[in-house]
Amino acid sequence: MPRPKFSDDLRAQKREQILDAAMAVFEKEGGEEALSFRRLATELGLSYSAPYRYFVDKQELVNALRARAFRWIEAEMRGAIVGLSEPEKQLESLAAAYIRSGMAHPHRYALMFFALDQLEVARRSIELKAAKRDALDVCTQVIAAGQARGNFPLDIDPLTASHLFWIGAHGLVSLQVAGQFVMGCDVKMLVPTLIHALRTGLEHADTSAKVPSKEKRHG
Amino acid sequence: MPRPKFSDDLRAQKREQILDAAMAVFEKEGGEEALSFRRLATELGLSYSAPYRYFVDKQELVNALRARAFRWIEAEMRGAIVGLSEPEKQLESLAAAYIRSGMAHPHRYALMFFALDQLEVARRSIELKAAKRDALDVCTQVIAAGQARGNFPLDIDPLTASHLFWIGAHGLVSLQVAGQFVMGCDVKMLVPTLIHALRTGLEHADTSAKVPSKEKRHG
DNA sequence: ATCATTAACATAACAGCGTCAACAAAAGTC
DNA sequence: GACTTTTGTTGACGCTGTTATGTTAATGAT
Repeated sequence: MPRPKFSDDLRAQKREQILDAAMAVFEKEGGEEALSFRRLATELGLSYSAPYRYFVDKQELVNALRARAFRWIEAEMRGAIVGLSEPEKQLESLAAAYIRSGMAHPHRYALMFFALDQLEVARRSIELKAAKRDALDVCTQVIAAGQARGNFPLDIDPLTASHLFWIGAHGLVSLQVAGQFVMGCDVKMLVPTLIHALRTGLEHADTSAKVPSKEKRHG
Repeated sequence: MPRPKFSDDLRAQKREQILDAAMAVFEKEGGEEALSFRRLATELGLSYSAPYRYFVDKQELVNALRARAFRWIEAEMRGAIVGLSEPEKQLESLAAAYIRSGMAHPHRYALMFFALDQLEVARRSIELKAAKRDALDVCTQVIAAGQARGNFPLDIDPLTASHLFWIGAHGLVSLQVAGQFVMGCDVKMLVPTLIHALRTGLEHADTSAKVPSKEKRHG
């Protein structure tokens, strides 16, 4: 069997290198022409078909990029809670960091969520799934710790509660990034109000269903 | 000037007809190949370039479809508040209807928001902007009426408050539609908890900024 | 050192896309 | 009927993702 040596390491290294370039291109021209496989290759000084040696698909490359973006926002959240001891403060700072980071890097944030046609393929990436869960865990752990210390009520499980925060933060960021806010809305007031509402909602968590159920829910 | 007559009416009529077919195709195969202009034309029995007589762009067609989707969800919300007199009930029913409708028609909902590369163009469509505002107004008016009756506090303006609800509902629906929820999360509990949290947050609206501002905010 | 094998890369080609220009037909006005 | 405008078809361009085929270089075995 000729030519095995360190090829696995070299391959992974080159993969990272391609991903670096891809992320750079994506952040610069971000989404306008949405990262062409061919352009990316030529930008790297390679032929247009070269990246196929490292990624079976364009989707696989995009998913790897997506996972990177999740790792990045996870790091942002982790950085926001260092030095804070109160769970309430941690939760607020974490949510604020998520929102701030997403707003500051709209293309990267959009990469994480906006992709109608690639969802089926994205669902199959375990690398992406792990990155997502790890990012959310930052919030989940803060809530669990807060419950253990008696700061938060126990009648909601931490994973569900962290989803609640994710919903709020994601809703705000994605609407803002997509430029959906209606003129006349006081956006500056939105962030603190939302965070306050979520924390208040968590602390007065009412887990008894109060929503009218005309239809069966989809889950 | 030969041939002016009712051509304007006929044009609009044909436009609607094309949009009908486009919406049908989009809902059926939804996004997988994301609505090809050529396919749509041939599906209509026309040549691949025919729709260019009625839409200057693919973007214009997609934006018209988007506006339709907003009109649809507006109707769903309006239908959810008829017969209810209490503003709190109206608000809950409205939010629940929004969430339920979005979940029941993921492709249509995705069409409303998920489109990274078309955002710039979407921003320029006044038809879409009007549809969006009208949809949000359902919520804004309920809140304003509730404030007038003394059910809701006055220290937040109705438009901002309705955005808060929109943020929560959109965050929930879009994450669910995109299949982003982490395994183990109790989705069924999420809807009533979120709605409760938002209403609680609105009623105890704390408009004084409590969020750490390491960076200047973007808006 | 030579040869075979295999990886990396380049090139060509295919089908599909959005878009526009050029052209045929039809339908209205005069 | 002649003229003009609208509607529709066809061909073409440049782009895309992807695959197949060919080329080059490096390695292991001999």
